[in-house]
Amino acid sequence: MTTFNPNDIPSRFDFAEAQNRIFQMWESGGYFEGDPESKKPPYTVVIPPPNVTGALHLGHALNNTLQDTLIRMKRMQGFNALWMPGTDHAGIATQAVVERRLKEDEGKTRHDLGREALVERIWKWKEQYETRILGQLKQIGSSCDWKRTRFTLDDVCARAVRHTFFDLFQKSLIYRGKRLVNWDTYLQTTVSDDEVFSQTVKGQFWHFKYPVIDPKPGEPDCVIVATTRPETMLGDTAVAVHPEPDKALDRVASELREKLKKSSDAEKASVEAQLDALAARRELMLPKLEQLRDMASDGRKLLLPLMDREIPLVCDVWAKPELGAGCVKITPAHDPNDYEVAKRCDLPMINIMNRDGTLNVETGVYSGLTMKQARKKVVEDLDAIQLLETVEDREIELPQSDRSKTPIEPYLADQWFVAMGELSQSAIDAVVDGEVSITPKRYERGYLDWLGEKRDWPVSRQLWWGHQIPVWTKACGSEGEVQPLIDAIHALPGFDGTVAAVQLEPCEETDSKKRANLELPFASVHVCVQSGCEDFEKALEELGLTREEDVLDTWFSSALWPHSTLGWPEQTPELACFYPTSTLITSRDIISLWVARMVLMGLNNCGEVPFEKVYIHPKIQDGFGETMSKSKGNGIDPLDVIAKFGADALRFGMAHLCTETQDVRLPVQFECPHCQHSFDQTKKNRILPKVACPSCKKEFSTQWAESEEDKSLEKGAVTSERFETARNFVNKLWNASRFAMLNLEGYEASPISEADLTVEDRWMLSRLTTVSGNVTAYLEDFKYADATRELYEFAWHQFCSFYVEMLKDRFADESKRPHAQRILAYSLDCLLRLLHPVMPFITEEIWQNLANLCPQRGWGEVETVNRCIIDAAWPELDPAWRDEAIENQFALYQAALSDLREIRNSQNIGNKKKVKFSIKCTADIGDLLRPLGVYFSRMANAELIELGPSAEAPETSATRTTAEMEIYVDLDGLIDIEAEVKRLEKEKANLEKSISSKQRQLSNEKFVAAKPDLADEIRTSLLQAESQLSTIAESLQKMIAKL
RNA sequence: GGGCGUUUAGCUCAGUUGGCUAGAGCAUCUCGUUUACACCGAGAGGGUCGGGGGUUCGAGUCCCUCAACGCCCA
Repeated sequence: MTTFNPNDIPSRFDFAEAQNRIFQMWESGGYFEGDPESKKPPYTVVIPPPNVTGALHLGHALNNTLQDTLIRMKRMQGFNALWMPGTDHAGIATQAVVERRLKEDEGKTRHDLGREALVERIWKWKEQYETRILGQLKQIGSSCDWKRTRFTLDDVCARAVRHTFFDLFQKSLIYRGKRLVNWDTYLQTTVSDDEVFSQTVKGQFWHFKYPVIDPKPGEPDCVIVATTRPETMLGDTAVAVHPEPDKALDRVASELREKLKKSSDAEKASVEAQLDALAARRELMLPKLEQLRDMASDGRKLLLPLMDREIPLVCDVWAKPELGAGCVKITPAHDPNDYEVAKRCDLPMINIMNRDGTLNVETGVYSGLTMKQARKKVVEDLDAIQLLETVEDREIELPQSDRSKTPIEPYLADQWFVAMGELSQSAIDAVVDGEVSITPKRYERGYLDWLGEKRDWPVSRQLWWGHQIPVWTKACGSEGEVQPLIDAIHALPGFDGTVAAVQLEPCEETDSKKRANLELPFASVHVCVQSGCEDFEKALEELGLTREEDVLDTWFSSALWPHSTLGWPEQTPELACFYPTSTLITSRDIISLWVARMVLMGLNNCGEVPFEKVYIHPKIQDGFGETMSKSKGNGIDPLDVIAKFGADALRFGMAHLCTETQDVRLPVQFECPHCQHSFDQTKKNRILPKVACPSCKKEFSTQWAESEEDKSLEKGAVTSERFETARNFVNKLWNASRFAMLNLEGYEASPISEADLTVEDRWMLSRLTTVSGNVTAYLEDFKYADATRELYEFAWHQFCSFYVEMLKDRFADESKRPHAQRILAYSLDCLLRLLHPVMPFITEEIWQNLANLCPQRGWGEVETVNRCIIDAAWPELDPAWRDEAIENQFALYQAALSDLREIRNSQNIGNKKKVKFSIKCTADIGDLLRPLGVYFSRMANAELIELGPSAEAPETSATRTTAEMEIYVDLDGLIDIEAEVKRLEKEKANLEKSISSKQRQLSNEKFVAAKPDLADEIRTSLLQAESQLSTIAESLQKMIAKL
């Protein structure tokens, strides 16, 4: 082993070299590992598992920095800390990326490949990206227990998923039902809401007449409905009218009047015209609308043309009296709004579409036509029987599939649901009762509102990548088939309630003729099978049952994450020790999708909430206030930031911007790879494949580079200069430590008696006590920005700028040196510990270097320090060391010093020129300042000549005042009178402003009566200000005389 | 449409229960290489706290209202 020589320490921290080395040391040393057998109290955090779709972005960097900071502090505080890592299979997102790749690279669809081969491909993709993601997390410094890394689709998680599904199925909390989905008729699959985009196209609005059956005298013989999709009329099951047309019209009118008040002159005419039209319409239509409403209440029926089906006239608020004829046709199986109406009014839902988008047998003669063909024919046929009223041109919103670019059809499909009633309530109670707390508290509301709706959770997804639903189904054509089948299942070898559960789903269509027509079964028998019963599954298949093809919503497995990762349903030591976990740190967009579901699943499966605290951190936007994303080109790769600034700077920067607001802005820059010049990203240049550097004019490529030519250019990094502050801070800490180590030669550990502590030592101890207390409290409360601000201010402007500077004089004095060394080592040690959770790498590096010189530290008691800072004890200083009197004493010194420096600057006196000065103050204050007087020389190259009540201003001097002191700098032969006059005048003006404001307050009788203590304080400070003013006025007069 | 949030210096943000001349970092300007650090040191300039109204002795802070921007849910 080579001997450590502080002189070899470079003046910059080589983070690139150190990070990997240090991380490996931690990992191989087992420092990240949680021990289920430990006697220490547990502290657990589960990572929000990143999706395996791609690389991590800055939001992940923020999220994981915050978790790591917390877990590192807890580890140092003596907890048995476990940070559980892993990744999410992210069903739709991942399958979509792989499918897109397949299409682009090989021109194939998933159907060309088949289920097994596609899933295999996705696994390969997952392996590749998971490695990359975990690598990124490690680069950030994440101290996860990596040996425990889980994946939401691995065997352990799969068992938990299956167990949960089985449990819910058995409790009848899982059931199969119908739901409208977005159907892509080209790909023959459902697509999620966020994969649907709307396009405005030119279309027509057709008005049809539906005859009324047996109208009473005075009633119309038909009603008029309008639609943009005539062919859907084949599936109509009702026509709706508004239950309170007058009130509805009133509301529309009052909304228009409100709008009129607010609208500009230009808009007024149009709004007024609308109001007039509405009034006219009311006059003309209201009686008719009310009549229709009465007819509906009276149970009048209509005859659906072409289909000759009787359909009811119903009352529902979905009908808009202000539009068209005021009636709306209801097609429950093919329109989301109509679907809601059907549920409210208990209407039948008729599916008229085959999976390929053609019309099914329900539509009779139209069966087999495409939607487009059917539209033409329906319109022609209605026209032929004089039921087509009018046609108008109109722009319509057409939903399209983002994947196939073909129109989306709303389609009623079989879906599995989780019944949310009881489950939601348990999760509501957990937060209301305070078992789970959400910080910031404002996010509770969204959580509670969402759960309060208690909408059943549709969990099936028509995908191949995910947990396949463990249900085997057989459709029974007749009633007679059902019981024998159930009996046969019960008679299967190994059947009992722990292995399989049976549910019977009767067909919604009760008319046996229609069922036969539509090839619908009488009922479906569903069997849910536990994991590990492959023989039983086979037996079911032999009975003719087939396995459900759909997979589960990816959030189903995510909801189990806090306990599935710990081995549930096995009662593992890990589960016993680390569940419930302590804190969850995540971002607000998945509070309902993920957080709420974890709470209810945790309660259902384990009987305990999954975590005590939830912290919701801000979201990062770019300089334009837009969300960062790869598709916009404004996304920052954390690795680019780490490469340029180092992981510690990334982390410090992240924590530093983590305030209580919900968004933070981070302006984004390109960095030229040729000359390292940084310049702002704009909305224009961020989408270019190559960009020219404005400084060196050379071009570099971006993430958009596709052509060979562009790709051959060097790639420019995308970062943010907002990390510079943090990088500079890292450098400052490095060099302060370097200075310390350069001065620790001959260090010997031994206790210092309290009496030997100097004023500045006491000050440093007091500050350390305050700062460590504050930082601890801030981090416990998730106030990361406050914690880092406090550390930054303390380390830079107190520790470095004052304490270390003062120690320089003491190092120069052999007799004071050993004492100074011990106290410096001690305070640096303490500072490093406080910074470690946020800046783990540099603090570890300095810690180990420092250990070479002073392995034993402490000023009162001496102890040998741990080998690594990662498991060193968190500073807990005796609050008795907090000394306000000493801090005030120091403040006096700092005030005098800054006046001296200001005089030097305003008088333009070079640093090398020594000045002499005096301070006039009370004897008490003089006594306080005296011990620090010697440091004016080092800090301002100024010699204190006189201190106390008898100090006088020299003939030619600059004067400054503070509340407690008057400071005179002897400027014989140096003075710039004009500058001094200017400065004094300004000072005078400031004081006058301050005095008059104080006088105003004191002359306010109500104020003095209400706040006597505060008034006293102001009175005192007024006296001081007046005295300052007279001193300044006097000096000013003297100066003016010299002009 | 409903909910949440933001608006303070050129930029990014602090500002606790209302109280003395509203703070920081970056940027700008001036001066400076002094036994760690130019990724440094010292100092300066820069704000009618989004607009309007109210409560109060007193409002960046509390209430109402308007506006702009952002996010989530429908």
